[in-house]
Amino acid sequence: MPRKSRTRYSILGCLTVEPQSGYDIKRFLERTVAHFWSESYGQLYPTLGTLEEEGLIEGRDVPGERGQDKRVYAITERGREALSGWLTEPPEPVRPRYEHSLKLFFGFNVPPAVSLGHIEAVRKEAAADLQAYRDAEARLAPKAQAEPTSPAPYWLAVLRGGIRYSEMMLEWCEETEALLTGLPDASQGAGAGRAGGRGKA
Amino acid sequence: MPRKSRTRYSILGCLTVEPQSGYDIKRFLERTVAHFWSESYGQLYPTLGTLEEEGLIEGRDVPGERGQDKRVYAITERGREALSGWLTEPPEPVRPRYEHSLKLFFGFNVPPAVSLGHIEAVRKEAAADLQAYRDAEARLAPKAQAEPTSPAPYWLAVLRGGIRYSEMMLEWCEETEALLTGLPDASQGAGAGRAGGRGKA
DNA sequence: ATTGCCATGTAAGGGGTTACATGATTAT
DNA sequence: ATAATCATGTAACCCCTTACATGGCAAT
Repeated sequence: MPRKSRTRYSILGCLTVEPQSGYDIKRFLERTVAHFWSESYGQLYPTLGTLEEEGLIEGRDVPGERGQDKRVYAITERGREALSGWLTEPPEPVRPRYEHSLKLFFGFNVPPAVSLGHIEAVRKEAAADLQAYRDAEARLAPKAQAEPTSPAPYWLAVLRGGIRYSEMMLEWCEETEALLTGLPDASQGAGAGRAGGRGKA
Repeated sequence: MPRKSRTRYSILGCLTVEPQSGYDIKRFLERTVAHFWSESYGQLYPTLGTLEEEGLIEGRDVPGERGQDKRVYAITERGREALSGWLTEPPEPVRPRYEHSLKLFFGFNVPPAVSLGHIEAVRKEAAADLQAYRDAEARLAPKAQAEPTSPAPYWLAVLRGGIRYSEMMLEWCEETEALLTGLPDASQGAGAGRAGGRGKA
């Protein structure tokens, strides 16, 4: 048994912002929390059906802005209760699998240039993210000050985390590039890489 | 179709350090990369069988230190090639799902004390992690200096990332506690939380 | 005796992604 | 025409976790 689905709650959360269709929810998530959360249609639409059956959300057909119908869902009182319950439970410690870190951990099996190349990609991504986050911060920070009962303070807190994370990654990339640059190629020569191979990180 | 399995490569990577049994690999991962990678027995043992069939590893039965047999696997030349190939490919951008961030993002639906409680837990965890990382750093840093062809420099790079991450989290927790402390309870009262609910983070 | 560690597995089952299918509208 | 966006879904597939099963040895 894998962990319980959290798609239900991400949907409920989105619907506390405003009533939305499945398509709207996907776009909302992509515009706001894409860097730490995402939902696929394959999860989204079936879950919307389940939530409606359970009475946690209510859908109604609304003529779309371009002639096409859309099914817009609103959260119900029971839905709010379910969401509150989940939000109140302590977050389960996620044990993520960072492919990037794993590749670096085993990087001594390939020339240092390989790891350096990957880090350069990470650095560029962090720099781009940071720029985007800073732009968003400029828009969100005033609102968080002016409207303390809106979602804005919470969204700003999450955003500040993204900013700090990106800044930290930029610094770490520079440090690591310095650490790996000039390192001999430990992957060449049979068994050469295993000198002092024991140890504890 | 989900993403391709990376269990194969984490096993191969472990076996470049030294020949190990399935049980050894599990313990090795837990002692070294637990905070960003893990394998369950349910994945580990079947994958060991597959890798051996494919000729990427070779197992042999070894009498255990306490009378019991263990099956110790060593990576083959073809295994090294497969690992190198994977290590060289650019890491796929992982889109992790941070339950903690999502709960904070929707935290305006519950009293601020709830989010503050979660953040306090995160802070404690980060502090404990940081202590453990610093201890490990004290052991690993000299080795990384002294043995540049060993895995140590790479393991130190990863470890430095953990240290920077934990430090960053500690700072972010303090900042966020300041931001959320004293915030009015936006979750009370029907519809009160939806003032100014539009926006872009 | 019983707990704990060493050691190897299997079974079940859900969560989530990817790819496919469909179709309307709008812009180039 | 053709591409892009809006919009809703289904099908396949598998990765991974959890839980269970088994058993030997060591220590209390």
